[in-house]
Amino acid sequence: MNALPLAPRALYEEVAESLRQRIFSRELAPGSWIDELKIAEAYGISRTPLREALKVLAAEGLVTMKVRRGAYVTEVSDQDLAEVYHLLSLLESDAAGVVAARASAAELAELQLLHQELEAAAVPGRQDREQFFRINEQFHMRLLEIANNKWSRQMVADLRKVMKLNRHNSLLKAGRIDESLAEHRLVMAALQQRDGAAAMARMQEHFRNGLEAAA
Amino acid sequence: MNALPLAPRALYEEVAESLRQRIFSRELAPGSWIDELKIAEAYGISRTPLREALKVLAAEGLVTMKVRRGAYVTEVSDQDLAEVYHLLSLLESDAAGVVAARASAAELAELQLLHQELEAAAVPGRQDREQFFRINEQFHMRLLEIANNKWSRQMVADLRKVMKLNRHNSLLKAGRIDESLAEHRLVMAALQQRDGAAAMARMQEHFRNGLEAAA
DNA sequence: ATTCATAATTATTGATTCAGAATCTTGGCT
DNA sequence: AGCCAAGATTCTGAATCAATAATTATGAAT
Repeated sequence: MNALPLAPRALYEEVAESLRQRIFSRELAPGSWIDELKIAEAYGISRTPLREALKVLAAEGLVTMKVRRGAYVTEVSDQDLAEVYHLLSLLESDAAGVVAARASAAELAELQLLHQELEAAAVPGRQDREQFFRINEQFHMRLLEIANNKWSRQMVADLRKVMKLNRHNSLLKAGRIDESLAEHRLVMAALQQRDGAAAMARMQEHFRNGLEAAA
Repeated sequence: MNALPLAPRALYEEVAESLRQRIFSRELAPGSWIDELKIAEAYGISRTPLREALKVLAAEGLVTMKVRRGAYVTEVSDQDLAEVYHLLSLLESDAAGVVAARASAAELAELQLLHQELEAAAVPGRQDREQFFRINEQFHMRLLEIANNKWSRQMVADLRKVMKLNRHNSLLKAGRIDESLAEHRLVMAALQQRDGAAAMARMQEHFRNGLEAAA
């Protein structure tokens, strides 16, 4: 029945990943209660690995555990979203500054390549929104990896997951693609010129606009 | 038998917190394998809640799980410490800027009071290091609370735990108390003057000096 | 008669125990 | 000496038991 005995991941990992997807796709709506019995039944597994998966998601902030009341999909208020954007702006602009100052030529080229893929996915008339968002995510996370602060990288990864919970997620709005791409272009240019201050400023603008589009 | 039925936290939470402390105190050495059987036995609990706690710690990055080989304590290097300081500097200086701009007079007075307690605990000849350390922590966390970003507050709280695991924790060095106090004085003055830029700069200096003292 | 309080029932989470699978170790054989 | 196999150890998952919160039903008082 299972598709991949090739990748020997633990069952709770598989379940956690599956639940993440179902949460992001709104199949499990924010605020809704997660029925352990039903889910376990549906997956054909016992409650033990499911409960472990839920603990992981709780640590990521995707679900909140209430004592003796089980797990609920986290609800993200507008206030929360603003706070998350503020933090992402802070962390990612800092990362941009670090990258501008310390990235190797090869690493910058790697980012440039990702940016070009982003441009390709945004070509008018042939826009692939799904693809755009995927590459966009890759670009941002690769930037964090190059900045080389694993705690920061982990936090940004978690915050980005939380951000995706909000229904007004600006990344889902088709109209934002062109603007977003233009902002990315400015960030990339600043990185190529190794202008740390500019890279930080452009990244902050990128998030400020993103939040406005979400509000 | 249990000490606190007052705080109705889940068992796995209690265990996770206890393990965190034991990891930070080096009782569980970095790189060492965590014997589920032995730990569960020692706590007088079964392995299930322990395993849930380990999953949480794994998500936090404190332990790493190897498939079919159990949990290992993550090694925290000097590099990690530098990264943590960098992040704390970023997050707390940002908070200082926000507080300078938006805190109420009452909130500023509250911080001022904490600062005075800090001064009192650092009086030459009558220095109470333990007390100084405690109030210092209170001041920093209260600042974060006033800045009113719960995600940021949570992250700083976690990072401060990681920072405390360092043997050469600069906050524990007697020689640092006077300098630390002087830096705090500058931060507080900037806050009182509602000078956001200065508050951020002074806070950044505070952390830069702290890292140097630890290295 | 209606409403509120209280008690019993049910449903769900939390925890222990048990069974199965994979890895490492030890001993024997070629 | 090297390799293979059998045993032991340990992780992973499932089933079971216990405790607690939610719900429903019952009864009394206004």
